[in-house]
Order: sequence, then structure tokens, then C-alpha cells
Amino acid sequence: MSPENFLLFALSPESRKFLVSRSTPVALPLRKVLYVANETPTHAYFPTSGLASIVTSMVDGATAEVNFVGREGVVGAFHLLGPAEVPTNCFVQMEGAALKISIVDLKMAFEESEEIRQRILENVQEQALTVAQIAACNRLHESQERLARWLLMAQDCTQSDVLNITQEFLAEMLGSRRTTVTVVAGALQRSGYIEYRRGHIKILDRKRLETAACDCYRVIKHLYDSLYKDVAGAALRNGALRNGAH
Amino acid sequence: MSPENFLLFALSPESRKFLVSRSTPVALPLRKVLYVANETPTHAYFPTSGLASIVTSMVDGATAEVNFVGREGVVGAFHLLGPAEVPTNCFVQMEGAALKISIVDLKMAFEESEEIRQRILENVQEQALTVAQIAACNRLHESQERLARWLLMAQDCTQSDVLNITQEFLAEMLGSRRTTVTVVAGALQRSGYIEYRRGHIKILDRKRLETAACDCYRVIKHLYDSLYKDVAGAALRNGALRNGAH
DNA sequence: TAAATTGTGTCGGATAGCGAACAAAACATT
DNA sequence: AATGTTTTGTTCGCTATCCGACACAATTTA
Repeated sequence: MSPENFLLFALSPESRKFLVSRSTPVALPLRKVLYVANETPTHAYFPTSGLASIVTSMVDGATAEVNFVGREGVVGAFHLLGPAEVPTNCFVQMEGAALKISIVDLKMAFEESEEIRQRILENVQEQALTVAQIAACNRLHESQERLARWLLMAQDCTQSDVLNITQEFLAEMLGSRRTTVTVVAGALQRSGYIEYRRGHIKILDRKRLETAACDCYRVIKHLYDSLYKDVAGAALRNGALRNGAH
Repeated sequence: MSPENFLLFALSPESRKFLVSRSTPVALPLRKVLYVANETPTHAYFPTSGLASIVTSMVDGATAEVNFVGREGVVGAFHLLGPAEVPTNCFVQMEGAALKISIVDLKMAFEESEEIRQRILENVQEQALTVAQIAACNRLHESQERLARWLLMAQDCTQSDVLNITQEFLAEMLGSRRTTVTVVAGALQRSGYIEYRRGHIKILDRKRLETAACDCYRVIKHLYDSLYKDVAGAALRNGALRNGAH
């Protein structure tokens, strides 16, 4: 399987080969835990499909998603920056696949290769700035706007118009009650923007769903696009898209 | 004036001299804007006192603070990681002083010196993880808990038991109405934890104020402390505390 | 001293989302 | 077809916070 991870694609053939040679392709089954708060993880992941949620859990069990990572980035990037224990959890929200690499190997590459470091830091920047936008969004915007934003972001990330997720899990991501999600998702469905049944949400009218989302969607999309544009540009320069991946 | 910025202190004398030689000591007057959303800033700042708020502003004018930076870090760190335009604003929330350095110079040092890069990335990690915690806190915790958390964080950052800030600005930081701040601050005052008058908040009983804050305070404090411990350790190794700063 | 500005207190009506409990579908398993 | 599990729908009282409006107090400026 070729590494259809944008970050890997953007690397020069040498750097990419180096990382790929030290990676193992693995499946990302639903709910698989990729790292746990305050524990040093053994591996990082370059997703090639699917979606991993980064979640903060409170002592009382309440949770809220602060970001997610798909094929545009790397799971575990923040662990490379310093010694701190990371207070977030990460698990697979929509199943897929990834290239799995030991944190030690990745950290070595991060420190020794300027190119690899730059690409990872670009992704760190995108992730961190997205978290900042979500931090304010969580405070200032209503459930319905945030649900619409989440659906749009997930669609951008997975390129699929059907998202497999229950209202129960959506509530945990949005930091709301399941019943609140039922209400606001029902409103979006009655408006004809989406359609859902038992854990399968289909986006019917993207354009109008965007009008239901808060502006944060556009801000985050812009961050994502500049990263992608950058990555695609680098990939082209490196001939990745022509030469194939390994 | 010696650079009493912890990040600078933690550097080897050579690296510190290099950065200090390219810096200018400046005052940080109240409300001074350090950078603006979607604009490439010309300078970064190593605060030696005072406190700078990092704020996300929405199109309707609503605002919420996502983090702040004091003498433990550097303002503008996220601009070093990649090309993206940063969607946050930054301004001086409590007056102080800083060493001001051109972003170009700092970026050069960031790229060429492994030591400088490592220290800055540690600070980036601390800032980003704090933002993640605040993102969830903004969603899951109540105004009074978040106000208590903010006051404690600000005191840790400034080492002063009197904070100069109005309820109006506190509301903008917490993403609430000013009247809500009046109510919850009034409750904290009646409990005897704090005392305030016209923009001056005095913390009377830190221990009990901590019980009024949400757990996020402890999580963030832990991040801050590990950074500080690390920095203090490096400073000792480098002899900074013995030799003085320049 | 007067006037203007800034910061705080309060009040009452409105509302989004919580919390809990229950009901009813849709699906899986046998 | 029967049964159990998962997912979704609904109701209703309740509370934190919003929202607007206004009064008042403290401080600065004229």
C-alpha cells in the first residue's frame, strides 16, 4: 500500500523512503486508542484514511474533542516537541489505515532531518491553531453551529459524504448531551441538509450546511487548505505524485 | 536590564548572548497589540514581566482568550513553525516589559541553533497543550470555576497578588458577559477568596480559591511547572543563575 | 467644583442546554 | 419469529447564562 498520507507525500523521495522503511502499515479499527493522557506513547501514526479524535477528558468523565487528525497529518506530533506529558487522549473515530512508526525513530528523524522537521512543524502549527479556534468556538457558538462545523470538517478530512458516527459519540466530541445532539441534528435533517439513520450521517446539501455552521469552519478550512496547498506543492516539486510512493 | 525571561535564562550563555544582542528592551504598555490575526508580525517578544493575552475574535466581535504568555515563554512562537497566517490576536493584558526581537532574526536562530529551537519548541508544546485544555474547559466548566482558574493562572504568571484588570476585560477573556463576571466575582468576594475595586483584584486566600477553580487549573499548572522545572534545570546547568545574564 | 468617563451592581425576562426518565424504533443474533 | 442490544426520539422541569436596561459609585479631566 502506498503512503497516501499528505505529509509523507510532501517529503523528498529520500526522506519519505527513510520514514516508510521504518514504518508498518496497520489498520485503524474503530475506537482503537492511539495514545492515552499522561502516558508516553510508543508509536506515532501517519493516517492514510480514517480519522483520529484528540479529546480532553475531565475527572468527572465529561469529554470534548479539541481537534482531529486525518491523512493530512501525523498523530503524536506534539509528543516530539518536548518532555511534557500530554493531557489529551487520542482514539480512532472513523476507521481507516495508517503507517505506524516508533516514536523513537520519528523523534530521531525529526531531530536530524531539517526537511522532515519542517513538514512536521507545519502540521503542528495547523493543529495548534485549529485547537485555538475550537477553544473559542466551544465557548461562543451554539450546538447546532458546532455540529454543522464538525460534519463539514469530518467530510473534508475523509472525503466521504457518509460519516459513520452515532449521536452518542457526536455528543462526546461536541461536549454536549446526546439529547441535545438529537435535537439539533433533527433540525438539520428537517432542513434537508443531512440525513441520518443509526450511526450513518449523509451530507445532502453541503453548501447549505455551510451556512448553518459558524465561521470557525471557514477559518479552520483556511488553515487546512494552506497546509494542503503547501504539501501538494512540495509533493509536486518532489515528484511524489509522478513517481509513486515507494 | 537583565533578561529575566525564563526561556532566555535557560539558554547557554552563547545562545543567550546571541539573542539578547539582537533584541531591544521595550516596555509593554497596557493594551499594546503584539500581533494581529492574519498579519505577518515583524517582531516577537520575550516578556520579562507582565502578561500578554492570546485571543480569538469572531466576526460578530465576540472574543475568548485561548491562552496567555508571560515571562516563561515567547510571544510569536507559533509564527516560527510554518507559513500559515495565525488567526489569533495578541495584546498586553497586564503591563510589563520584554525583549523585542525581529521575527526574521528569531526564525534564523530557530533554524540554525538546535538549542534555541529545542527551548522554543518546549514552549510551543506547553502553549499548545494549554490551549487544548482551555478548549475543553470553555465547553465543560462554569463561569465561576473558569474565573477562579484565570485568576490563579495570572497570579502564577505575574507573581503578584494584585491583578490589574476590569470585569469588562475579564468577561472578554472568559467569553462571557460583563454582568456574569460581576455575579461570579461577587460570589468569590463574598466567600472571602478575593477582593476587588475598580480594576484591581486582590487574591486573599489562594488555597481556597484553588478549590473554587476547575481541575483544568491543576492540569495547566502541571504543564507550566514541568516547563519551568526544565528551564530552571537548564539554567542551572548553563550557569545562568550564577553568572548573570549578559 | 463640576462634568465627563469609567467601572460596578442589579433586576427581570428570555433561552439554550442540562438531567433524568421513558418510549420506540432499527438492527443483530439465534 | 423471538429476543436482546443499540440507537434515536420525546417530554418536562430546572439552572446557568444571556440580554437589555438602568442606576449608581469611583475616578479622572476640565
